[in-house]
Amino acid sequence: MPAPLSSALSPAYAAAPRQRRKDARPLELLEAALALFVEKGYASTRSEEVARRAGVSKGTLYLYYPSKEELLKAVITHYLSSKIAATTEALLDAQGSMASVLREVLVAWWQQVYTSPACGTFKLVITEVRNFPELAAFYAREVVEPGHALVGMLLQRGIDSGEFRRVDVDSAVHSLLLPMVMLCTHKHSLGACGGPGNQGLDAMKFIADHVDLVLRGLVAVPIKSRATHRRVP
Amino acid sequence: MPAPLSSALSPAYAAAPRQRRKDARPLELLEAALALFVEKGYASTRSEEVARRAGVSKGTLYLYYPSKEELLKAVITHYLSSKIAATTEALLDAQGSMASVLREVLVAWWQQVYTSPACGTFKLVITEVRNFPELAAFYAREVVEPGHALVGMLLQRGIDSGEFRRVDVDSAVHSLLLPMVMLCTHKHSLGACGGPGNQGLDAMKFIADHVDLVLRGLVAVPIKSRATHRRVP
DNA sequence: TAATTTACTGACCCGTGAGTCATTAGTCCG
DNA sequence: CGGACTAATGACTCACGGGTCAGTAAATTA
Repeated sequence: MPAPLSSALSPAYAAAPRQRRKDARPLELLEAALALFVEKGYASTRSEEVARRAGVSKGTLYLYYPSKEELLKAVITHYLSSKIAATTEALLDAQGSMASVLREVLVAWWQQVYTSPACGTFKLVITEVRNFPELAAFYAREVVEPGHALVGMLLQRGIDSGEFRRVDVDSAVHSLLLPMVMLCTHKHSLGACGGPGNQGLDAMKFIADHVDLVLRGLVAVPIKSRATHRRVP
Repeated sequence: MPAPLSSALSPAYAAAPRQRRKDARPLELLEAALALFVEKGYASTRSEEVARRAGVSKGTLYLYYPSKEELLKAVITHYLSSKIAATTEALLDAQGSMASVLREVLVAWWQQVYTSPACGTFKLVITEVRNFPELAAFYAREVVEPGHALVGMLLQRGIDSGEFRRVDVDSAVHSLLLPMVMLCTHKHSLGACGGPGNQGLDAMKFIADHVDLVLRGLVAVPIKSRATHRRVP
């Protein structure tokens, strides 16, 4: 396998032209498309740009994806599916109180998502979902509902055991998750516009702080003095 | 390909053609442009569509705004300015503990924003800010920084007085506000795609629940039983 | 090396939409 | 009523970009 002289700089595989790499193309095109769709939006991105960034010509792009719209769908399903797969198994080995499970799992999962390319799919889905209704069904079924149900279930367990106050579970789930989604979205909108006050926040720290803050609002007894668990009838 | 649903229904000033209404046009064009830009995105919206929705022809649109880009800027500055003006005075008459001030002001302000047309500007700014860098500066200076500073100041006061724990103020501000912004964004993306589980949440209730939850996480001493649920099953 | 296959290219086609402008018609006097 | 003024129109232009395909060259086989 001939090592492609990686220009290694962020985008553009560039360098060697007319290389034949049939199996690497699809993924490279998806990467290029994700980056550009997230940055400029689907409609403002020229298919030629996607091709150039992936190091091929426009004709090659249409060799692998039949249309720009199919390319968009492929981008979203690819990057979401990879995250979905990784999510379910993240929950298998968690043990302990609901607060500690939630803290461990949510912080680790979101910190990982935030730093991955898939992070951009949130902005992409938000901006394009109304123009491509099939996306709405897919995203709701594969991402929103499973994620909401999972966190909701953990919260409900904590409530049933008396660890958490009897809050509205749906509201609490949103209180936990919406800032995370917003953070990922922000990373690719205002946060990407070099300027003062735009990207001043440390995302990793915020994720940890936020989960902690909300959990403190949820527990029935202030965390400091939680040596013994008081059961609620 | 997305079939435009009856354009004659909700919007469309329609009716009398060729009426001369020089002073009503600019605002009506802004309203039409906001609705369409938020729904379909700036690039996917045809300037002719904006004109039709405002009940005029394309030529008339260009009589009042020199270009599509200027129209976008006018939309954003108009709808944000109106909210900015209303914001500062909302704080003048608030009194009491920081928790109660924050609860009153944040809940009232966000509930009002959520139900107003200006709500859509969040999605619009998020999606377009990278394509129009001047927007970034304007939005950061006029919206993000004042809002953040305001809430941050109130939190800091609460910390100094001992009412709140010594949390990281920046993180806490984001914990309070990011879900609100996300909620407004959601209203115009997934929330607008008729489907199960997409718009199941009651926004008014969530805003109140969320502020309450975060404030409970902030206070140094747990809040005594406050009947938060005024829900009738 | 020559013949064959096929990944890849980029000039080209053509529908679309931003922006223009000569024309039309409301409105306001005199 | 008639003339002047100007808000409003929509047919038109033209640059742009999605999608195509005849041709090119890298690999592969003989």
